[in-house]
Amino acid sequence: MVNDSLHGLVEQRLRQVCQRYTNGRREVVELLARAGYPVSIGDIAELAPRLPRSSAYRHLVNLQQAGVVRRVSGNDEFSRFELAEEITEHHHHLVCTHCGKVIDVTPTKAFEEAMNKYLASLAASHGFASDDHRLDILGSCSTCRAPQPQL
Amino acid sequence: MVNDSLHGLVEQRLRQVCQRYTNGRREVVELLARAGYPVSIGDIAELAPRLPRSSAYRHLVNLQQAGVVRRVSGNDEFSRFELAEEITEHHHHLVCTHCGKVIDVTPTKAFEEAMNKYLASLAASHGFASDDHRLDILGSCSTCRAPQPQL
DNA sequence: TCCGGATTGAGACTCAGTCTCAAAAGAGGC
DNA sequence: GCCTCTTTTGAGACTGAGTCTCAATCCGGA
Repeated sequence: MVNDSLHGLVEQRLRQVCQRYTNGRREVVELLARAGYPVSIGDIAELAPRLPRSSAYRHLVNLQQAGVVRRVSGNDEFSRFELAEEITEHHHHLVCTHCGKVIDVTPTKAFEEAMNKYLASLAASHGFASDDHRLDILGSCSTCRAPQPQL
Repeated sequence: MVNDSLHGLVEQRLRQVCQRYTNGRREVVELLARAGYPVSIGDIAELAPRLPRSSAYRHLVNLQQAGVVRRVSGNDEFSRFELAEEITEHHHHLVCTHCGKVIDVTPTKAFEEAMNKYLASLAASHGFASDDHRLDILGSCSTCRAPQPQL
């Protein structure tokens, strides 16, 4: 999952905006790639305790500018970060409204195509040009449903 | 738009959780209904300058507990609030990635049904029970596109 | 090796959002 | 109307995510 082509791609993207691919940035990218789900700043502090908070935020901002990382808003008040879809692949999120857990899910191509087509016309009817979409499925994960099987 | 049936419904909902429909809460509900788009705490401070911030937040929490209001996360870091869909109607958001503007859009019934069906099975395949979904269309509004017609 | 610009760490700062507590407002009984 | 008890409200202190600043460090090129 965390392979060389990922790092090559990230480095290239950073170079395009005149930035180096330093150890700190590499650490953040590896962490995001390994996690495989949108991580909060708390997760980062836990997974990379030696990385100062100010540096973590700065790396995330830089990587966002380079189009490598995107910010995701969950169900709670704080933001989470994940690798951009151009780096991984287009996906949506399953959000547990009880524990806040977020899981990535990849939709079928057919569904995406139908949705894109529909959304473009919906947007156009309101004077919008649609570039992208963001779809979150809200529900309860298996762990949170376990104690009450009849939810 | 801001009619008596709305207030009746809200009062009923509040009563169900043993709370009164006071002037402060009424003010917040009217403000949300009049706005017609998800408002941030900054918008509230602007639209109801006499309402203390702590009270505004408390009202929003109470109204959320009563199922009258829901929290929406936009493209930026802070939360926005809108009347719950049970009060208004199910809708999605057109989000302008340039100016942050959010517009409500109502999808067709056919589209919603197809999507719900698909999302339920997608969620189930990951052990989730899906209750609801949240779909934002990201793009650029007519105003932001105006200076560069070839976007 | 030296220089200049990019990057980093530490910590102060900002401000959205929460919490506390005393004052005010309501509901109900007399 | 008056008293009592509970709920609501306003003011402001507090918390913590996220930003900003600045001096120290790193790195590429000459």
